Amino acid sequence: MLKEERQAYIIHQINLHNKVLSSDLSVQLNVSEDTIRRDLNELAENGQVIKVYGGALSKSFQFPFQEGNVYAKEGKKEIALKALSLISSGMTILIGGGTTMIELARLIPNDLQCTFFTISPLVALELAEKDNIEVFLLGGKLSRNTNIVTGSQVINELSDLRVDLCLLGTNSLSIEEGITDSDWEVVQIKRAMIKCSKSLAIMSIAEKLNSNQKMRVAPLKEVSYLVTDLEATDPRLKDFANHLKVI
Amino acid sequence: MLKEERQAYIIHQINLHNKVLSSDLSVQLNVSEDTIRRDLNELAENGQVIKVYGGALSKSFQFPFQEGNVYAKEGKKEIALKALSLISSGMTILIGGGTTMIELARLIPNDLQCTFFTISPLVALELAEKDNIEVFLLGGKLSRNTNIVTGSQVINELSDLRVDLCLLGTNSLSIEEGITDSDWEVVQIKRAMIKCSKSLAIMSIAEKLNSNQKMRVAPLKEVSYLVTDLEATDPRLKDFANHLKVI
DNA sequence: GGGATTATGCTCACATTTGAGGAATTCTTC
DNA sequence: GAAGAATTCCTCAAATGTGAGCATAATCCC
Repeated sequence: MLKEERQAYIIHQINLHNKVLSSDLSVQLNVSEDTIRRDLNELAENGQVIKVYGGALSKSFQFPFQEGNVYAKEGKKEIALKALSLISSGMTILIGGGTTMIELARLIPNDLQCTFFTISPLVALELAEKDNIEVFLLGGKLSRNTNIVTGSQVINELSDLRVDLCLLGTNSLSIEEGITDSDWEVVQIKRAMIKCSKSLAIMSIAEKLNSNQKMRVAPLKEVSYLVTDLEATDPRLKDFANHLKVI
Repeated sequence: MLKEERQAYIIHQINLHNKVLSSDLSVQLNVSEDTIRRDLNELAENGQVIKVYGGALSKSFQFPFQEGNVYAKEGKKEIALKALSLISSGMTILIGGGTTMIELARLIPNDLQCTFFTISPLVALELAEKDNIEVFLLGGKLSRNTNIVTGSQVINELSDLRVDLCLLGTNSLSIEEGITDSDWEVVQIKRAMIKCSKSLAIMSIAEKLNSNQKMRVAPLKEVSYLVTDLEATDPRLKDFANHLKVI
């Protein structure tokens, strides 16, 4: 049997079942596992499959997320980068939704070893790309506009949780009112998230500071860290720096 | 024997078998392998065959190359379209993961009014685009490779659920063994999903029929509908049609 | 016929593929 | 987190395939 035939067979099997085991293929094709491994390595080099321990996976299972035109993307990436400094191996982290969080998820180094809980399927999928991250997605009703899970079930699950750090984006943050939001569902979720975390980091572009919305989520004193796209020493952040750690 | 005759014979053999071995041809045509190799080189230069180590392949033998290209996408879309006929307004539906399900989610008409439960964040996000669909995403550990939530928590949530229809893809389906799979986690989840549904539809491209994997998920009698890319009257489906409704 | 062209087979040095043994790595499980 | 199992990587050796050069034979053309 020609090498190419064998590889075509492998591709076919992967397309069919989304994955293959080297050991299975070795039996099916009647060649040594080494040979299969060499085939898999070749196919992986050509980008036709994804090699994993023990076999290979279909490439189409990886989901390429289209880079949309996200508002203030650079600023958000900068925030995400700074927020990384709050995370270290071994931590259990609760993370919200939103584009900033997706950026953060993307920037997480592959060797970081953490457990993440999230209410955002998008963030979850992004985190799942990392080898050493465990991702738990909370279940509930998926809210159409925000793409996060909401509802009493989520609140319920959160009440059983206890995490080291909660990372939240926000629509508005001010000295007087603290975190505010305009969506009742979201407010409920955020409150529950904050409640089960030892510390809270708010990630927000500077523009959103010193603005208020209809509903209060939490007062400023609940916030441990504020991560913005400004220098930590920026005068615009001085008032906040009196109450919490600005990064 | 003339060179042209020989080459014509080679082409013929390749069209017949999609491949040839230099050693075989050398015997069949009673010439040295060198001659065969020279022939193959010529034919390859003219683009009539693809030369590989040890022989040659048919030109039509090209790998399913370009990435992001979901295997058998058209077939899957067709399946998804047919499966739509099982869904009507007011139903509560439990839906699995996989590319076929994503296709189905995409094809759901915007005015359909249903409640969906799913274990796949990708399917959930796709469904969330529809105005009149309520989407509940079950919570649990996100499995890296399959992009579905797994674990005891999911099983637990499923045990509280009662839905009209369960839509599942499968890796293998056969008359004798029913639904089989190779991943223990996935088997557990599928079992739980089947258990809480009044009826079960299996969506699968015909290729996956009559194959078996290591672990049994459910016997064939649990399956109410089989949706494939073949005509419902196709003889290959006849055996299945005796046990369930083929669509 | 004789020279040129082409096809074929042979030898030989070299390249590719494969399997096997053993070390190194990764995963599992307690 | 340490032992043990499974998997992978590395290297070597054997088998097999390849291309180049050369000799020989067949064919063609004048």
